[in-house]
Amino acid sequence: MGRPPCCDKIGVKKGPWTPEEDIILVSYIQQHGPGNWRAVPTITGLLRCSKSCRLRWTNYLRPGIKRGSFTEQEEKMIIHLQALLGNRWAAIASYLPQRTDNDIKNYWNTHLKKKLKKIQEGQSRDGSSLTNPDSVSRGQWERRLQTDIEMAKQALCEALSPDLKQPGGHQASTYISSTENIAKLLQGWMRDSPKSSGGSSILTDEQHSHNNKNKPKMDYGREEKNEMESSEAFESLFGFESFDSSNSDLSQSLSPDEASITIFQDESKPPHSQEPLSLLEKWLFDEGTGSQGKDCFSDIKLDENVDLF
DNA sequence: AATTTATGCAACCGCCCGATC
DNA sequence: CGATCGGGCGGTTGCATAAAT
Repeated sequence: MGRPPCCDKIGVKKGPWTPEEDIILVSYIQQHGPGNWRAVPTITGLLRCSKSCRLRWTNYLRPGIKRGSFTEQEEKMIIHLQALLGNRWAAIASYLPQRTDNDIKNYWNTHLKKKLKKIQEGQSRDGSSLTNPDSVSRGQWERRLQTDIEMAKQALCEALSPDLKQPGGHQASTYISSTENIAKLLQGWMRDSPKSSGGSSILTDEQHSHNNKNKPKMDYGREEKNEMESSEAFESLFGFESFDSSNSDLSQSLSPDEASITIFQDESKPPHSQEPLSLLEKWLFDEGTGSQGKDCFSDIKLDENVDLF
């Protein structure tokens, strides 16, 4: 026979996660590692469905998640990958390991769709003929492919070299561990609460604004009675000194799944692009590849990768 | 200042596929 | 070999906040 049911859905809590639940979940994962989600509610006593636990971990608590606004480069990469892969957000997210598929999906739906619409409206107003995908010459296709590979290479390069600084030079500071995620959320929440007026110097602007935005949504605001216990419990569990070591350990010991960058796997076969890309392509080509400089995969040749498709 | 509308995003839902029994 | 489950994925919803009126 099969396995017992995942969760009976009776007495399963829904809605925003509280800091306490986050702490319990992170604490469990620190001990047992991610996986075996079915056992999580039972072992931790969380009144959550296993799916909910997994989702919370992968979308919010997982180490290495970059939060806050997307950089222009990320934006272009998403647009390009979306044109290439369609709405396969998990595949797209694999090129941006520090972003979750949910994040990318949300960003696409809320920002990029509109942006593209505008661009395409402008395109049709200009009277420029829309590119028929079928008529894209082989040369153009190969050029696009080469760009895709360059972008993927860079994403992989950045993912594998956390110390590598982006042109902006401040990216590394935005990579934080799961424990840091929660600790800072908690601290930000506490400091941003109506009672407190002091600045939260420990937070970056991104994180700060994020905390401001999510404070009530996270439902943390309704857990005031526990705020001190939570943060104290949390700090005792994951003191900041331990973050650095545990963080690097964690990120380095990530399973291939977690740290994976699936470059041109089977699932990433380029579907026939349905989207006219002439202006868009120009935009992407101009800035996406022009200023990237030499990357650590510069020895990878297009010809070698074509076989992968 | 009060109300309405738009926006952003965390979380849920339902489906699919591979694994397990 | 079929039934069932776990995990992953994409689409959608619900709600808090921001912006507009």
